[in-house]
Amino acid sequence: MAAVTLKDVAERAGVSIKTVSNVVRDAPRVSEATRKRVLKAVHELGYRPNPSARRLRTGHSGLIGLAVPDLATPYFAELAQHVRAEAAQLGLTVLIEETSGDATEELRLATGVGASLLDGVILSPLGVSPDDLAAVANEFPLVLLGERSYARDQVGADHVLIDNVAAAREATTHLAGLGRTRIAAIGVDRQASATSRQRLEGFQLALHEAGVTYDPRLAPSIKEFDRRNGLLAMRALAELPVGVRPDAVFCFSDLLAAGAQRALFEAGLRIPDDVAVASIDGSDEALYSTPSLTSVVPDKAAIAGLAVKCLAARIRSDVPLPFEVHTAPHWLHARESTNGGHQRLFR
Amino acid sequence: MAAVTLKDVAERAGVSIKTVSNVVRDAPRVSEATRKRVLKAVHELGYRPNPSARRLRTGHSGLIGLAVPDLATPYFAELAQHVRAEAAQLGLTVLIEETSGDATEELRLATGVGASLLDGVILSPLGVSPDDLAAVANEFPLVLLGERSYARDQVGADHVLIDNVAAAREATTHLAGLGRTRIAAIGVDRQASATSRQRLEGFQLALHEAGVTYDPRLAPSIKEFDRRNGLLAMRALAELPVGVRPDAVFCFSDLLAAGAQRALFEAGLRIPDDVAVASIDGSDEALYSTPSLTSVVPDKAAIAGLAVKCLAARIRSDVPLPFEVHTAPHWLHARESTNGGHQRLFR
DNA sequence: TCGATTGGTTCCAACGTTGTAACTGCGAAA
DNA sequence: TTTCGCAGTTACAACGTTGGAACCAATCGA
Repeated sequence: MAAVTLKDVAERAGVSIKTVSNVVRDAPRVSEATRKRVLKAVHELGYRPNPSARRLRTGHSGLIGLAVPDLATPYFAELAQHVRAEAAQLGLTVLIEETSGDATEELRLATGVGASLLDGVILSPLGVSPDDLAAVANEFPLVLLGERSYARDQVGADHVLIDNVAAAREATTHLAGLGRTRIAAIGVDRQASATSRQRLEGFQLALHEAGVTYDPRLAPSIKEFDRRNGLLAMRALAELPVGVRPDAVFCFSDLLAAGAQRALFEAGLRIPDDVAVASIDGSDEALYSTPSLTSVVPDKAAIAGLAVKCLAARIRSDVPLPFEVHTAPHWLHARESTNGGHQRLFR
Repeated sequence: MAAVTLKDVAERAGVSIKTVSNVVRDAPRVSEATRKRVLKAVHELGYRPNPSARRLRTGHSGLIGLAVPDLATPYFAELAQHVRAEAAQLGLTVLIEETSGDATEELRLATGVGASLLDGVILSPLGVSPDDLAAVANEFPLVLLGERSYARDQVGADHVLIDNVAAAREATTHLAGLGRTRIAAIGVDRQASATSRQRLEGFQLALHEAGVTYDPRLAPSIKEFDRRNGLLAMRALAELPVGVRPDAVFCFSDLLAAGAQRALFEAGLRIPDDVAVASIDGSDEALYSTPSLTSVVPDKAAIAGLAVKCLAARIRSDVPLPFEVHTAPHWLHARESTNGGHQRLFR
């Protein structure tokens, strides 16, 4: 309401508005005496710069956007926390948006709200086409999370990702290493999103290496990466005739795995004795589930760090930078859903 | 980058800047012919109003903040989705912030970023004192989520909440109705947050009504409302000597219950046969856990709707409105963790 | 002693928008 | 014919901030 402005501070300190501005921006050429006097007034009045005015004048707001398909997905929620932490270190504030995987919404965020309010956007795309994004990335700082869906030499924007093929391969190899031969995959996307395609590729690769033949009946299509789809897919798999029914399942996300675990529970099948379960995401929820879930854990802190730093560099620079692709590490955490037995968390 | 401004549109349409402004704001006194011509230019150039400039001039940005302690808590993530949906209907954009329950951070959000960038804030307070918030609420649109911590006639800000005492009472009564007599509570907060105190009150009330004496050993203090604290608290309870060990537990949040379920699993105790479990939050995670979790489900859509509408009204009004307290409904969903047996989700 | 240099500060204009007031026609009332 | 009213439009100033240039002392070298 009664917002304190530079003018108020200037009057109190007995200097000009511009001098106060110089002080708060840490500009050089301010004498120590003046600086102290101004800072005192700033403190007394509780002055805070007006971001709107600042942005209007400089073109920078110190705000960046993070757009994810779904905030209630533990993976994205945890990622958002890391992004916020990284951004805070650079003095940036994060505006979190939810796209529902809607292409229009994803684009609107990058062009609409983005261009006029935010300095840049970190986007986890789901529905939007690479071409559209590339067009935007050329005129607005944009970092994409997750695997890109076009060829390696056609990078049209900055990317931060994990090696999805390798991650899926490791998880599947782990399942095969238990001696399982009827390994199912839950997460083949009807819209064939890039992430889904690459995880399927890693899955098939691992099967091939293990000498297990790929059975399409064990890789049903799903609509969304949520618990409900995981449950329904697993239920259908569990009802397959003996001999076809899987003895292991690799889920493309922890949420799908949570649904699958539930379906197995309802069907009276034991994990991992009857069906071993592995997935990708490494959310806290997976660690605490019963049994705890074997999962490939992407280094979320690294992803967030790379994305924020990359975006910040692009924002700061006024010359067009070449687009970069950063890969963050991941690790397989083997837990009860494949090992069996009871582990004791924390001691 | 090359942002389109009113000036560009005005030149293209052959009218003054102000006329374009009038058109895009739907101001009266614009002839139909002019309006059409201007809208055509707007569309052709892809003009989007600059929120910073608009906010600077009018004092309104169309942005509201939602500040929650922790985004990775399913309850808050789900609530955020509802808030976003409600706000979108009113043409408002939501900036989601995470406070970690830190009092300084909570206040900074309301005064700092808030006052100069946002039109108003919906805050789920955890650490900040009511007095500080009341002071802020008087000069900045603020709606608080969750129970207030001061007397009924001292309302210093708008509130949207559920009846925590009643909710806790219903859950506990449900446990007592199973014939359980050694009922534990997990969620007594070391900092004695308002929510925690009220849930404890409802818990004790229900025990009294059921003729069960309250045993402080069964209501340990915890530090945070997360899975880890739930696990550690339940583990300690499970290790109590026979005769003292609980046969039921009421957790103050789904996250605590998830940890408690894990601890019971590790201890080899069956749910609900050995220990029945109930909680508050009604997150999706609780529905899918094994066994599914009996929980009191607050009407999150109602909470979000009331909060957003209340905040919007306060933003629009230039006269100080009286502070209001809105109560959203809640329901007890009894599931496997108290009923036993297997239910089949979806059909 | 004078001009040049430097540190420190101030003045001016501009960012894109909108509220207020002023201006233009034009038809209706006097 | 003059005047009034009104719909439709425009000019101007201001929101709070900052980049650039101008300004003013004091100090320096010659």
